[in-house]
Amino acid sequence: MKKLLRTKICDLFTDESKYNKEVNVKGWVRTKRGSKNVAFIALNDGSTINNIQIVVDFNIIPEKDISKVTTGASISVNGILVESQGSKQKVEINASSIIVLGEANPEEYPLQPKKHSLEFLRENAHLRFRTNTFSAVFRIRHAMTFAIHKYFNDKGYYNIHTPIITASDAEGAGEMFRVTTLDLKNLPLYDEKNIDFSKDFFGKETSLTVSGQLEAELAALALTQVYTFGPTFRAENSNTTRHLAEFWMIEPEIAFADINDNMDIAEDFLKYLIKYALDNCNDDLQFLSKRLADEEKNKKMQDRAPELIGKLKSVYESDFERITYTQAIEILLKSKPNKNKKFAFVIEGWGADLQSEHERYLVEKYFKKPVIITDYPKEIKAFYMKQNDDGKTVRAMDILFPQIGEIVGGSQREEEYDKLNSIIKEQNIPEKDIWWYLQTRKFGTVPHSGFGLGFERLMLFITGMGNIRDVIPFPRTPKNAEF
RNA sequence: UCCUCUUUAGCUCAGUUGGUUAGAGCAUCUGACUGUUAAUCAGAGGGUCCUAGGUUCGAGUCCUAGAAGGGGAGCCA
Repeated sequence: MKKLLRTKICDLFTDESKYNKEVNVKGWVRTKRGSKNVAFIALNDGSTINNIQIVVDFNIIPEKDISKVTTGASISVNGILVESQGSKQKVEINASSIIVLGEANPEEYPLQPKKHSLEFLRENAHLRFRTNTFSAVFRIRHAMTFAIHKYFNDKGYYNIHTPIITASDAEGAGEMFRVTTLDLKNLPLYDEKNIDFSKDFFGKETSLTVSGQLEAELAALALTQVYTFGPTFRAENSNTTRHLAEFWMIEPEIAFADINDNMDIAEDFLKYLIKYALDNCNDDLQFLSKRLADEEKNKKMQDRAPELIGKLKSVYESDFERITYTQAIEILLKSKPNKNKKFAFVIEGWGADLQSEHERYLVEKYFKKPVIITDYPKEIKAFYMKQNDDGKTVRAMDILFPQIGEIVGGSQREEEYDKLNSIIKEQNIPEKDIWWYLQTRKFGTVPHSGFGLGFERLMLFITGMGNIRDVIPFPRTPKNAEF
């Protein structure tokens, strides 16, 4: 076989200088169709959702030479890139030689040239990259990762790597995974019941992080604009389409910013990411949009998800509705489902926690666009949030998206030492865990704000996928750490 | 963790009131076909009916327990 530099399949469709020239492509066979004199191979290398069609003339390459070219096999092809005679593709390759790099026994290869259920592919996560749906999702995932760093870099933020192993559970964001090198079959005991963690690797009890926020605040109170983008771990026994035990979170933290600046930044950031996807992932979004529409056909009209690209555009073009918690309660109290007791949790009055059915009503029925809710009762929010002068509410903000629910949670942080200190005492947070955080309020404190964006929740929204396990390559959920 | 549904061929599913040899479509294999594109046509092979007990002359089907998975809820991002 003549040695040629490999051309990416995506370039075959766009680089006109390759037309009528000899090229080499390498990739994985999606399907092969044959008749007496000619065979067609659909080949994909992951560089684009589109396959290149390889035309095999049996007068040039005998049929028996491509008997091992089956679905899933990897091959290298030399041939002339020509205008296609078929109508479904612009160009194709007239093969002059084909080498099978890796066979895939069709009796054993799990992926068939047909539609598979997402559940089946989840159990075959090692191979699902090779499907149209998942290659599209993971190309978009990369694009979003890059866009996040680009957005912050262009705006002068610094990326901070906050620790993954932490000795503080002060954030209280959920159950934590223990990190230890102690022998679990022979634990050193402090007394009859308590384990002596001074014998452990770090000399104290440690866990995987549930949030980089507290550390990001320390950095923001010197570098002004910072963000984290890293793995986060929650040991909650959550079995939903929106929760993972291991997920990726983006947490910007901005000094000299109040709750309104915080909302402006979050809204601008989300819209930038949506626009980036629309501008840079068009082929993949088109595919996912079509896939979603096919899936939704079987559902009742009122249960159908909106068309993907139209939904992205409409959110990009809308101004997010900004209301306070108190206004949200007023709207819900007057709402039909609340009066008719259609809600599982009927809102009785101020102070109630908003359930997802309430959030969905506000976003999908009442405003029909993203909603930012601010100024929640302090009892239902975290200790570090800035207290309002009314003594009842804190400067929290949750951004609610259609279908997804809460995609962003954030707040202005309490920067006054005395107020923060007293709430820490109230909530019995140990001084030894939090002294360093408190000290930043003692020395050169400033108003500051930040928020957390769940990366996989953003991915759900952008791709229109229904289950968070399908937007991360290898999901970690209760009872599942396969691969 | 709670509620609910599901588990039958490689995949997606049907299987009547408990009854004799377990069904379809797709995939795979074989053959046919002058450029196909979810190719088409003809034929063939393919089963631990999730697991363990139980009821019964007889269980894919009924009962009990468990496991895995889906959807919803809570918790949250």
